[in-house]
Amino acid sequence: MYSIGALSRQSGVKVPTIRYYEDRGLLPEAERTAGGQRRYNADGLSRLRFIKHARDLGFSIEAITGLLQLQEHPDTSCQSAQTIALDQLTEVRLKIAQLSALERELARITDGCNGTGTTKNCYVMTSLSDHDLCAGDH
Amino acid sequence: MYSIGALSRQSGVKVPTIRYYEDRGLLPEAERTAGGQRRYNADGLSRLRFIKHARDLGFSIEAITGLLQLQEHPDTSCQSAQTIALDQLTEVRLKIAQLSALERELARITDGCNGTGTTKNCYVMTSLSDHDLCAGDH
DNA sequence: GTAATTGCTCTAGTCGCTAGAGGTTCAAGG
DNA sequence: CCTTGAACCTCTAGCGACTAGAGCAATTAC
Repeated sequence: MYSIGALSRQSGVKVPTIRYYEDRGLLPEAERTAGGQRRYNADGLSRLRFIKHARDLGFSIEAITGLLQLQEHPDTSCQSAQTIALDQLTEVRLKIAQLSALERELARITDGCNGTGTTKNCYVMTSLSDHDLCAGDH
Repeated sequence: MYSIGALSRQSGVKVPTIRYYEDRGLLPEAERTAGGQRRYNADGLSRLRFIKHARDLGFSIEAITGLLQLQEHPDTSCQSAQTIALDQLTEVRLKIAQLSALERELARITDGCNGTGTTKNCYVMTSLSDHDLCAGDH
């Protein structure tokens, strides 16, 4: 049996975050000692590791809730799980595309300024003032 | 003179967001009609457009506050402006790198699942359970 | 003159935590 | 057995950048 602190060390998830996950329903309500402290077993640890890994991959709490529900029905089709993961992949790719557009624009803007002029004529400042100076759309 | 709604239409910034920006000090306190409604002039519009453009490029409210302060001193060196923009560029590039790592991992995980099996043996699910199955770090 | 639209302030909610206050329980050492 | 100190408990509030809604006032168009 692990205390919440031990679970935290084993999983790399901070103590308040574990309580938060319980509160949000990702973790079942933990067993308690007579004094009211949470105690966990190996199942709790592996579930928490699953959650952490999914969070690290950018899944939302809601998506993880869905995945965990699937996990509790091991004999159903895994198509739903794949769908959730593919949705997440799509979102990540979209974000990368958006950020790449920003990167190009920021690089262009900062390149246009050598840092030696005054704010009034600064290419960074005028670019921000006038969207028409932008190359792509963002 | 624009009403807040007209300013919103001209700038593409929602009405409550404009009020929020005023509250946060990005926009000066607007002039008011006798009845207490906000009125804006062309200056207000261009300032708001500056803010929107910067937000679209991912600058934080704090960074924008800095840029706006620079804008009010047009004869000072533009190096500070360039620094703020370069910091933002660095952050964007970092985020892209992180997301790219996630993308690779998600693609690998979803590729390993053809959607025909059951949750129990699903590569998506086992990958999430066991971090050791991961290729890179994330 | 009246009705529809737009405006006002204020509070609370979003997401995924994080920080702190103020109090209780546990485990180890004497 | 008793004390000490670390770890635990609950609860509330805060982060960033908005967004939503209630309940009411002003403006505008006909």
